[in-house]
Amino acid sequence: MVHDAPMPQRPLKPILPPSPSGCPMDSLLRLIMGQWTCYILWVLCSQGPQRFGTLKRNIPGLSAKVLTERLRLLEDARILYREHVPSIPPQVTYGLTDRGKELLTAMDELFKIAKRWQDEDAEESVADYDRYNG
Amino acid sequence: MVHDAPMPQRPLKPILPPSPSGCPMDSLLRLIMGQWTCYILWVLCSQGPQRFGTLKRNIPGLSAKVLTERLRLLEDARILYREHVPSIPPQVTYGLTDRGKELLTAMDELFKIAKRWQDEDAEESVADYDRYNG
DNA sequence: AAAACCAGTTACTTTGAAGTGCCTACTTTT
DNA sequence: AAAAGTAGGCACTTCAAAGTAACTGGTTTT
Repeated sequence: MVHDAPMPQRPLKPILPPSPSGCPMDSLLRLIMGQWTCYILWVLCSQGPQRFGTLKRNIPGLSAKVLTERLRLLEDARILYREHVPSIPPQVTYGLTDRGKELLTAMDELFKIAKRWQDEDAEESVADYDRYNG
Repeated sequence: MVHDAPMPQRPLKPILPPSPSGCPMDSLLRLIMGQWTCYILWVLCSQGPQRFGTLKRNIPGLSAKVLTERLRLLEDARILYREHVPSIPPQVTYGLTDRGKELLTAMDELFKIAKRWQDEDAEESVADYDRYNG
């Protein structure tokens, strides 16, 4: 077993539960597809592990309810770890596991593509504008 | 202009419309996130360009309504092209553009990861079972 | 004394996406 | 004569996901 995260303090659900279609890609997409999910991963990747409240403040508009849901799902999938110190007040830190880092690496390729397309489309819009306005 | 697809026969909407957050990744994810979308792309990638009816038959459970929606979105994003021959009966063929092929290449990395994780998790389940049953 | 912080949970409401069924207009097949 | 195929369009319903608000309990701050 690879120790890239502290031992979980709650029983984790089955990992990447198989989708109706049985396709592993489908399972993964169902997971990262959820609203806010990619943003959460992005913040944890670029700003490092952080506590619940910090994470919530870093993502304006995200409610505690949805944040909790997402964190649970990602923890179940072993993409995030959860480190809970039962002090008063309690202290809970979330961070990317090795899997999480690997996932972000693969998603970075998608990000590069998305950015390049956006730039290309912006140029095309300018060309359209110039063509229209002589 | 790169000619990897026939001229569109209907006005296309703005390409990858900017998301509320303005993040290009968010725009791309909103697009490929929709149910069935990845499956449609996968079928067009592995089986080549095909007509509406064929595509629908190749994806059991997918309704014409949703298929049409997806195809329109993907066409707007220049990921698919649409070739319409106004014969009787009409003949409409869909296929991946260069962008579509590029996207599928990047998504293949995600697919490999998803598959490997699923295999790893299956092994872990077996290990759990053996540990429990001695 | 009251408010804020911590990490959530619970109940209720809203809304947007997906599903379902029926329609087109013309041709070919049975 | 009737059914099926072609590529969808349109209206209606349903349901799960997201949003909203209130609450926890002990501690620190104002």
